[in-house]
Amino acid sequence: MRLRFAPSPTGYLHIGSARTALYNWLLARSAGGTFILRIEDTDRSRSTEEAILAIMEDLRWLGLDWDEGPDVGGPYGPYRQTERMDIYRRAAEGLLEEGKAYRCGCRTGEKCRCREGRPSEGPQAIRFRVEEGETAFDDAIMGPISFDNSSIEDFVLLRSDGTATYHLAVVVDDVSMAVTHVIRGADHISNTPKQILLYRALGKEPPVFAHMPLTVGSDGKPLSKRHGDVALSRYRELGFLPEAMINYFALLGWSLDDSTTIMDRRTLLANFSLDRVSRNPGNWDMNKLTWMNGQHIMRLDGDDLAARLEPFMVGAGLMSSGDRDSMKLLERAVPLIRERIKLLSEAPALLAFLFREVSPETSSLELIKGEAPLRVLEEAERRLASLEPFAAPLIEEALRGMAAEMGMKPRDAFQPLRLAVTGSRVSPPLFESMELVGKERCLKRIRRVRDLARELG
RNA sequence: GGCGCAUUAGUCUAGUUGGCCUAGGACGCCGCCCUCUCAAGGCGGAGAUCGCGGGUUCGAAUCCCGCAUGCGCUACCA
Repeated sequence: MRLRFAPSPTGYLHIGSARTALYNWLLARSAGGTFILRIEDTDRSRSTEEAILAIMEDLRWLGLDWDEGPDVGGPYGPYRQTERMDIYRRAAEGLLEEGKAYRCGCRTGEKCRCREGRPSEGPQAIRFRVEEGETAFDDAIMGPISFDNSSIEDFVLLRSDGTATYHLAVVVDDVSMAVTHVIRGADHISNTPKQILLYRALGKEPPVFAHMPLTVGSDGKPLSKRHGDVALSRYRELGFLPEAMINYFALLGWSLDDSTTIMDRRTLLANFSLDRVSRNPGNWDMNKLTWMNGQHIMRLDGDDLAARLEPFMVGAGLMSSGDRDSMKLLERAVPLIRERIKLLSEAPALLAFLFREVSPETSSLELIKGEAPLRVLEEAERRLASLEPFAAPLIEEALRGMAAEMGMKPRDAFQPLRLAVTGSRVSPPLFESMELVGKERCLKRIRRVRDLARELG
């Protein structure tokens, strides 16, 4: 079984394309087949080298590895269409000789007699001769589909400048690369009969075609920039995990059963099959993706999560790359936030108080106004000062005891302390946070806010 | 216009050969519980006459026909 992903490098990797890549990869890998990366850069004016690199990086990030491709080579190369132009030309000329194609120099849309062997003047393109009849195929996802050939025009194979069109290039490539299964977007359904005709003209059997439903925006329209982010790389920047992206992609148009939602790569590989792919277009739902990302974050083990968080902490200026002490602190803090973040990018804001000094957010100053908060701050400072070791369970014991003795509700007693230690009314759990901040810094922050509370009256 | 494909709650879907579906799960939404904040978690709730209209059948989300809507293709773009 040989499958390929064939992006055209005209820009970033689109999330829709990434999903197509995933389905191809899943089928190839789950069947022990071969996965090929082929670059469709026949549109020279729009294709760039940077885009090729970016697409490969995105695929690697998702964990979709390929056995053959432009960078790793392979027995069926080259894997870039611009390097295969002579192959296409030979194929077109072969068809010409067999009378299955003809030269035509007419402008598009113009009715012409070239088909009958009376080519017009000017630069000549090579057109495929579509014979009468019906072209049908059994789509692995959509089921049986058929077209009357009268609805298919004689399409161009080779442009008058000698370059191949998409139809010629894909078919020739898929034939010469021995591709057995083509999974692609449903927007290609109408292209399929042309390509099947080409396969037959070349004396080859068409591969298995599987057209997957398109991904659309929340309004049901094709996904575009105005729906939000469509570049896969943006999702990495936003703090999404590749595990979550893959899980979400997989479930957007496929299901394992009636209830399994969170799945890892292994489960996907063990269960993926074309016959459980849905036929309806799927709406891209950021909400669900984000929830799913949170689920995958919770399932990561601590050191792994810390490592993935590092670039975001560095980016926020909270630590420098590779700093051992900071990493240790981060690793200790991970259990406090793993259930509190849905995106990796949310961590810096939640953990900033561990890495730099803080002052209470101005919008929460009312928490320390009045007599009770002031007494809490004073009393907590006293009790914590003598605490040894400065560990969360002991801190909790001390502070709960304090609240009880003072006749205060835990909430009322702890919120002023939270504001003092973390600078915010929302934070990771207080006692554990205090332990990580450390005794000295904790006391310093409490004293400072105690003084502030006195000023506020 | 022609051709093709699709159509289960706001969203993703289960439903493979018609009866166990008084349509299951998940996101989101609402409420309660837990609780040091925020989350996470637990429990419960609202939300779908299975696009519409005809058939076939004792019985249809599941089969047939028509219609509507959406999307795709109809390029010397991919």
